[in-house]
Amino acid sequence: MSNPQSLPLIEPDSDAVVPCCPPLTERPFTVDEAETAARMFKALGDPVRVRLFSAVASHPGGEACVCDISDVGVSQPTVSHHLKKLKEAGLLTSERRGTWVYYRVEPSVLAAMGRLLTASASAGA
Amino acid sequence: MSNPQSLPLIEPDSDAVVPCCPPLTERPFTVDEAETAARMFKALGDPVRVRLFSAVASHPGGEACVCDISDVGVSQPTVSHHLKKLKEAGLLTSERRGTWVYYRVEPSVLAAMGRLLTASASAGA
DNA sequence: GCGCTGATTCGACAACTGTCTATGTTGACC
DNA sequence: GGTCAACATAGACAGTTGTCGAATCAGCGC
Repeated sequence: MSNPQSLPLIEPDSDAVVPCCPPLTERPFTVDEAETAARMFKALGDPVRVRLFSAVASHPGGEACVCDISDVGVSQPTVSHHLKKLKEAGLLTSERRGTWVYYRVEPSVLAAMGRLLTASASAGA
Repeated sequence: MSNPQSLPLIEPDSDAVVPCCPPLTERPFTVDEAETAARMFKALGDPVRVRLFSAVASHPGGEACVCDISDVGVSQPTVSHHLKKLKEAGLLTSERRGTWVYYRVEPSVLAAMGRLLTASASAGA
């Protein structure tokens, strides 16, 4: 494979979403697709994680320091644990700036999840 | 069904979605909202359930008999168990017709989930 | 360097989840 | 009524998950 000009083009526009899966209604998911999709949904399958994610997503500037959002009724290590899960699922990214760690929403993954569902909804017979 | 006059009016237009929660980016979710949202996401947080749901959603006519979709690599009781979970989460409804039980996608819940995410995605800073 | 604050990692444990086999229920057909 | 097929429920069990306290790591200011 040595065709230097025919690299698979990655869409440069911000609309590009991770090529995860077709809409849920398009066809029965394969095992791999189902595992990918389930991993993303699972990340938002816990109330504490939903609150943390929502707190980050709704924070001015689209990012939030852990200290800004850790008032969700569980201990601080537990907050850290959930943030890690959200990061592993690709929904959040983190960056250390001095003493604090800032978390930020990963829009493309969120968009991919949304398309999975909205396309389904609009296609609902 | 014989009181056609005093039924609480359900919005007849197909756009009506269950009033679950605002978009994830709008504001930090309350505890109740987070639990509602998490319950829905959790339902799609298992690969087998994603495959079952996708199989129903993509089936011609928007519904499928259990026998049509139960080839997902787990035993028949396990399929039944997962379909029950999806039903409890409000994502599917079921109806017995003779020997067979047909499952059907609940579009409003799916649309609610989609709006939760797509509004977020488009609002991504 | 030292202590302080913010955040993650570790180890433990109860609770939940997914899976199975065995059994029950429901309807169709003879 | 008896039998068969489709689906659901019950009980058991291993693996995973959410939670905590304790310990550790990473910067900052003195």
